[in-house]
Order: sequence, then C-alpha cells, then structure tokens
Amino acid sequence: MDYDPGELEQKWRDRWAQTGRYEVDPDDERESTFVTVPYPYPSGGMHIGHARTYTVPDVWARYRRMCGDNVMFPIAWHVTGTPIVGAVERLKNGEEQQLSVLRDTYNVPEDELEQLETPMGFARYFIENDYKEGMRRLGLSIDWRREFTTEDDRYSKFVTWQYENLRERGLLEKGLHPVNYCTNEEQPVTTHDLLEGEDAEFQEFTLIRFEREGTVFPMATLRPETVRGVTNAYVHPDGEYVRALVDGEEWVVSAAAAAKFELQDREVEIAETFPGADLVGERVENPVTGDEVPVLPATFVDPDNATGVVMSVPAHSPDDYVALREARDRADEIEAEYGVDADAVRDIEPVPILEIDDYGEIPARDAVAAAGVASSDDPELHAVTEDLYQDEFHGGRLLEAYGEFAGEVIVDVRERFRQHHVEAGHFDTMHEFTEEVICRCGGDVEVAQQETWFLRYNDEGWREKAREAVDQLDAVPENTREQYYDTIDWLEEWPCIRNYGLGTRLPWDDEFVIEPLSDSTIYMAYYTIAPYVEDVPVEEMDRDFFDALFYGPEGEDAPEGAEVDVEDPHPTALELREEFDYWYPVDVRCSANDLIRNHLTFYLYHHAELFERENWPQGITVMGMGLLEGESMSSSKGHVVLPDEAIDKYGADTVRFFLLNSSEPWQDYDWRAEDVGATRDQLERFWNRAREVVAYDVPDDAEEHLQPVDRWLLSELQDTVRETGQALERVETRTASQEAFYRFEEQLRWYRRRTDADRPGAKWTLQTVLRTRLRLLAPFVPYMADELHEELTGEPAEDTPWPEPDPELDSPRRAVEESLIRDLHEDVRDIVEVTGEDPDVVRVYAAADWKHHVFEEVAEAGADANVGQVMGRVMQDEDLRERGDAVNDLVQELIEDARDRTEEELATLVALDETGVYERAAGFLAREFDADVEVYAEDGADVHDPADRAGQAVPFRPAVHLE
RNA sequence: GCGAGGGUGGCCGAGCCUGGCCAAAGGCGGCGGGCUUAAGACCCGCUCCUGUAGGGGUCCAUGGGUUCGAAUCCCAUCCCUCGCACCA
Repeated sequence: MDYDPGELEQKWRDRWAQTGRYEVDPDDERESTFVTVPYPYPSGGMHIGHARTYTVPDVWARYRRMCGDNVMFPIAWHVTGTPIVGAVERLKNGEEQQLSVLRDTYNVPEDELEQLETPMGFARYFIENDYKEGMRRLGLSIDWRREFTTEDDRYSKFVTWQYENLRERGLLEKGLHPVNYCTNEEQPVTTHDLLEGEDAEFQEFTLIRFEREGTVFPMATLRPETVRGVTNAYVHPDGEYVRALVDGEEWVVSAAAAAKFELQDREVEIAETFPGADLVGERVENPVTGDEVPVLPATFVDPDNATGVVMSVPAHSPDDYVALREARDRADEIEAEYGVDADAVRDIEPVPILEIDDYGEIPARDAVAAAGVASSDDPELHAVTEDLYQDEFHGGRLLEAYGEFAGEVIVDVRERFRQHHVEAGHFDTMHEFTEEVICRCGGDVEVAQQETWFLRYNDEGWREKAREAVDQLDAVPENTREQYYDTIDWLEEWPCIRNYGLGTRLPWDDEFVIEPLSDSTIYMAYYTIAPYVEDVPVEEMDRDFFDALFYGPEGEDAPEGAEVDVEDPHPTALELREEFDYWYPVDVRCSANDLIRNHLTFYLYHHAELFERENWPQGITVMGMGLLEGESMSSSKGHVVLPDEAIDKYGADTVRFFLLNSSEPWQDYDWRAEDVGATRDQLERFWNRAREVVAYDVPDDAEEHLQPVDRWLLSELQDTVRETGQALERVETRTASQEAFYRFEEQLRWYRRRTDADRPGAKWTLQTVLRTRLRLLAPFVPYMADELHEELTGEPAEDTPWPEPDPELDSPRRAVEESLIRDLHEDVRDIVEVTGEDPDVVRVYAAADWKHHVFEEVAEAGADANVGQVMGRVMQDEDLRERGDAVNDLVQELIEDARDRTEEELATLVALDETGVYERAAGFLAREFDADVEVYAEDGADVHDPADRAGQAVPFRPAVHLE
C-alpha cells in the first residue's frame, strides 16, 4: 500500500469520532490533565498559523494520554467585542477588501455570503465550516462536547458571576478614561473603525497655566520641567482662538482646543472668538517663576494640535531656538505688523534649565550648530530636536533654581515635578493623539474622556497575589517568567467595558459590554461544566449557583475574604462541583507570546483572586509567530496558507510534523513550501520502510540470535526513548521529534550498512525498534503511527503506554565498540580520499599490550589526571620504564584523549578486547572498501607490517596501512 | 528610550546555561557517483582554505578581556526582531 494520507487519515478520523475517543469524564483511577489554548476568534478563517497554535497543545495532550493521564483538551469560540461586528458591517457595505478576503482568501462560496450578514451568522459560518473542519482534519484530540461560544446565555451568567464577585471584592472602579471619539458620529469608536491613525497613541500633555489678569493661557508641553526656560509664547496669527469659560475659569485657547476640552469632561462656554493676531504682544505670567513673557506670532503653530498656544524654550528645544533666531531677525517686521516692541523681541535670550554632558550652556544652540541647521524649514531640524530631547531626558540634570528637584536627572524627576505643580495649581492636563486620526465615516476622531469601569490591576494586594501565581507557575520557556512580573508591575487600571459589541452586559449597567480580554480570564473553568449545564434554566444560574459550584455551599474552597454561604444549593451545581474539582487547575495553557502583556497575565490575576491556590494555573507555554516563505502572514493580502489546502496537498501528519519539528513552540517558524514538501517525502520514506518491517516474518527464536550490532541499535534506542521523553516534558516538540525521527534515522542508516538486515535477529531488532518509535512519534503523526502500529501489533499506538527505557537493553559496551568501528571506517576513508588510491589490502594494527597498560593507568587516574601523576605510577613498571620517552609521549596523548571521555566510557574501554572488535568488523570493512582486510595486534606473533606502521598504533586509535 | 529576544558556514537552524569530544549536529540547496531503459524516489561521497596517510590553517556580528584553552564566560560597540496597551 502506497502512502496515501488522504484515505488513511479519513479512516482514523472516522474511528475517533465514532468511538468518542477524546471525550473524557472524571476518572478517579487516573490523574487528570487539563490542556487549553485560547479559544479562536472566528472573525475570519483559520490559517496555518492557527494550525500550529492548536497542534502544540494536542501533542502535549496525546503525550500525557499515553503516559496514562486522563487528558481533557477542549475548545470554544470567542466572539466578544467588535471585530466580528465590524467584519459584518464591512461585508454589508460591500467593501471590496472584505469581500476579497472572504471570497478569495477563505473561499466562502458566493451563495453563503448572505448568511454571514449577522454577527453570529458570520461567526457560525467560520466555526462550522472552517475552524471545526480544520481542527478535525488536523487530528486534534478535542473533546467536542465541551464547545460553547461567548455569546451563549449560560456563559454570560458565568461572566456575570465573575464580575459581581470582583466588584464586591473592590477590584472594579469607576473613573474617567480616554477613548477614541468620532466627532462626526458623536460616539466612541474602535481601532477597527478607523480610516487613518490606527497606530496613534494617546499622549498626556501637561498644561502650564500661564496667566494674565486672571485669564489662563494654558500651554501644552510634554516636557513640563522646562517651565523655567520659557522665554515667550507663540500663537498662529491667522488661527481661530477663543476666550471661554472652562470649568468656571476664563481660558484663552484655540477654538479646536476648546472643543477638545469639552470632550475631555470639562465645562466649556465660549465667550468670544478672534484671530491669533489679537493675542500677539500680550504678556503672560509664568506660574512657576512669576516672570512675564511676550506672546509672539508664528505660522508654524498648529491651532488644531493641543491648545494652540505654544511655549518656547529656546535653550533646550532646537525648534524653538531656530524659531527665536528667526523672530529676532524679523523683529522690525513684527513690530510693524503687530506693534510689538522690536527691541523686546531682540532682547529675548535662551534660559537654560539643566546641565548635560557633551553640550554647552545652551544645548539647543550646540545641537543646531553641530547639525548645521540653517532655518526652520530644514528637514534635519526634526531629528536634531528628537535627539536632544532624548539626551536631555536621560542625561540632563536640573539646575539650582529647581530647589528640591535640583541636580536630578529628568527621567527620574519629571513625573514628580509635574505632580508637585499639578497639586500646586500651576499645571493641568489634556490628552491628544500622536497623529491625526480619521474615522471610516470621514469624521475627525479626538480623545474624549468617558466614564468607564476599570479592573484595578494596579491594586497592590491583587498584584501581590498575581506575583505569587507567577512564582509557582511552570513558565515555558523559563525566560518568560520575568515578563510576567514585568507586566504585573507595569499594568495600571484596565478599562473592562465597551459601549458596544458582542458579549456579556455589565451586570449593573446594561448599557455596557464587558470587553473581550476581560471576559476571557477564567473561562477554562467553564469547560469543566459546559456539556452539563444545557438543562439548567438560564435564570437559575445565579450567583449562588456558581458560588456553590466553585466554592462549595459553605465556601470551603473560597478564596480569602470571600463570604459564601449558599442556603439551598442547586443540586446540579453540587454535581458539577465534582467535575470542576476533578479537572481544575489547568495544567498547561499554550498561547502566543504576545499575549503575555495582556491576556496571560490577566489570566493569572483573575485566577489568583478568584480561586484558591490549588486551582491556580500550573503551566503556561508561549508560542512564537509564524512566517510564510519568510514573510509575515496577512489574510487581507491573501498571503496565507489554509490548513485545508495544506492537508489536501501534504496530509495532516506532514503538516503537523513540519509545524512541530521546524522549531520549538516558542520560537518563530517559517512555512516554506519547499521544506514542507521535503518533510512529506521523509515521512513517506519512513512509511515505506516501516511497511517492509511490518511485513517481516520473524521466527520465534529470533531474539536468541542477536548480534553485537543489534545490541548496539537497541542500546541507541534506549537513549532515544530517554531523550524524547525528557524533551516532551519540557514541551520541546522540535527536540523530541528530531530525536525520535531524524536522529534515529541516522542510526538506522548506519545499521543497514553495517549488517545483513535479512537475518532473523535483525528483523526482530527492526520490529522492536519500529514499535517503540511509532509510540514516540504517535503524538506528532498520530494517523501514521496508529495505522502502522496497529498493523504491527493489532493495537493503535495511542492506546499503548509511552515507552520507558529498558535498562536491560542499555549497552555502553556496544556503543563504545560501534564508535570504534565508525572511527576506523572514517580514518580509512580519509586516507583513501587524501591519497586518491583504491586499496587492495587494508591492514589494521591495534596497539600493543604495553600501550594498553598505560591506558589502564590513565583511566584509573581518572578524568582530571595530570601527566606527572600518571608517569609516576607508570614508571613503577620495569617493562614500561625501559621504554622511556615513548611512554612519556603516550601518556600525554592518552590523557588528552581520556579527558574527553566519561568514567564509564573509560572503564568500558579498559575492559574491551580491541583487536577482537576490529576482527569482527573486518567483513564489513572489506565490503565497504572492496579490499582484503587484515587485522593484527601491533605486538602479535603473526604481524605483517611491510610499511612499518604498526608502531603508530595508540589504544583505540589503530594504525592503518593501505596497499 | 524602556522591556524582551536575537546576530553561527549558500539558506534554514542546533550548539552557548554546565569553556576543551566544535570545522561546529541536522535539514534544504548545490556538485559527483551508484541504482535505473529513463525521470523521480532511494543509497553513497563531497560542499571554508589547504594537503598524494588519517594532517595543518582560518572561522561562529565587531573590538577588547578572562583562561593553559572561548562560538560558548565578562566588558564595550554595531545591527536586527517583537512589545510599550485599551486592538483581539
């Protein structure tokens, strides 16, 4: 039978489905293992990147199952939030790109498109036709009874329980939060709704409250510490400015700024509108220094950005320095046009506020001079400004005038300084984007402040629990542990609700929806009960229901500080409690490494808070990113490979094997068609060989006729079993599959070359080896392994126990012998190659007895022997003493050699009959080199040594003569 | 800038923690040979330089250092990737 994965795999899929092979229930006889992966978000189809994400946990699941565990690997569907809603919108609007993704990338048939026009219709389509199909074909060992979507009513009740709990525990907080707000649609919008500025970030500007006669001229800056260096202000003379009552105070800002303040939760009442020119010449008072500075005109001021009133710090901002230089040059014009005293302009001097190495008193002047910037139009200027800002931020120290803040480096002091002056009423705050943001509707998007509920991830008590959860976590790879700690320190409050989208409503305010990252923190617990809650009426799944389920009716398993006392526990809740108890905690969660910054850390936070310590996550394995032919995948560009197509072309085993073997789970991998094709060829080769081995007719007494080379191969097999198991324990799928497959293939290649594989002993050996390897490979290529194993033994590989190394079959002696033969073979080959001669006779001379005596002494002295020590002992022997220098040289050489060997190897070598090993290999060498092979002992009676080479022999490095 | 991870032979990629067995695994590609009517598959060899006896030289981003000995440890520099949030 030729290798036909299509047919073969279908057969096993059917069998798994019919027998419910991966459906699991609690079993007190067996240990539970619970493996999860983030539920897919079906806002589009599945591509090969997803395939790997789900195959890694599958390998682990299959491995643990063979180790005897009762393994649950469930899946569900995440539909919360706006991406699906947005995708449907774009489809309904007939957007070309969206249609192309659906039709061309994911092959949605034309007549199915209509059913995608509702969010759940859209999700269902991809769940049923795409994800589930792909997962089944990949051979994922999922318990399908446990699936659900995050739109299910019962799941919502579970989320509701969680949020009521968190609120009660004081971990939710209401507050203002910056959001993207479309000024045209007059509502908050998401990143997906944006036409431009998707990468824009919120920036927090400090407003310096310059004043004049009770009127505030707020100047926005990102460098509040430069307040003492302000020499003047700028406004755009043609810009539209207003005088307005802001939160009861009179402020002067640009008209655009006034609108923003209104969005940012300030009361704004516009009193008067006028051009910026009207402000020129006014003098405003610095709230920190009390100095008065003039307002000057400048066309580079953007009234749409921040407040439209800009403060100038020429000593430290190259931009401002150049602008000031130009203003002074134009002083007379300014006087003529705006009536500002020209001398007053010319008198403005930069005021330094900090010291920094490698710059003079006025850093901006130096930076401008060094870069040769001539005017404000110079494109260099921007870069010069950036550089100086950077240098000053990390290297600048505040001058004396800063009092308690003096001498401190900006990076350390800025926030404290800012805070100090905010409290003193000198500074204020506003938010602004880093770039222009436009909504898909064409409207301008601004930062608005909105009332929102937050998860208080910066709560010290909660943080501490989260850190403890990290302490006891098995983080794979280990170097991710630090990233979790880091994320915990860095997280602030997390806004956990949205204005719209799918999902669970905030229990106490149904205007809001709990957002996707916040509704997916502890849902793994829901898998344990999902198949059994169908019959429970939704309304009965209340607070008490879940309290009783997760915490016990008396709250016996409740976390600290929770008071649970369920009067009349729901009987189903009590039953399900056993399910939960059996399966929880989650043993391994596999997830993309970019989720450490949010989801995975949230997952730890919420478990740490809501469950007792025994139910905290046990392990997290993070996964790398996928590339396609060296470039990142993109469904919108059609640069993807669909699992379906890949499986059609190569078979699921090949797809799995490639994805798991090309890199470790946490490393990035690259799907290259050429390499996948090669993998497929290799598996086919394996299949063909295995079929031959399966077909062997092995006599019953074959095992009694094993030769040393068979013993050697069986010994190697034990190493492979050990290495593969150890690698899988560390979730190193690449190492494990390399060991079980490629590394052992190499041994087999040598074995086939070395010996006659038609011997009964060889056949027995090869079948034994195949049986073990099929088990080792079963987690990776389950279809092929099950099929071949069943043909060989009558049982699928996955139903047999994971192989244990058999000490009976370990043979250090055979390993050492075989390596000597390999070395000799290689030496002869080298000589043949270098000399370019084809020998008729190969003579091999094993070292003389006295040399072996020396070796014994060296071996006895151990790995860290030194020459003098060994010489001392060797010289006790009269026979050796007579040989003088020759012994000395040999000792040195052998000590070098011995240092590279283990004690065990040395002991094995000492006990070895070297000449005998070569004699047994003579037939093999004769075949290999098509020559007569003569083996002698250097000091043997019959030694024939025409070229006088025998003397070169060293123990375990025989002399060779070719003729 | 901050945080994390990297830079190895034509390419991919092991090795680095625990220094010596490292000219550095394996795969891919390339070259040569075998098998074959032939192609593919398969098998063998070569694939840094050099050498007609198993050897020698140079090499693991760059420059220093530690050490008897460094791809591996330390320092500095250069370069690359990812993240820096409210997007799942």
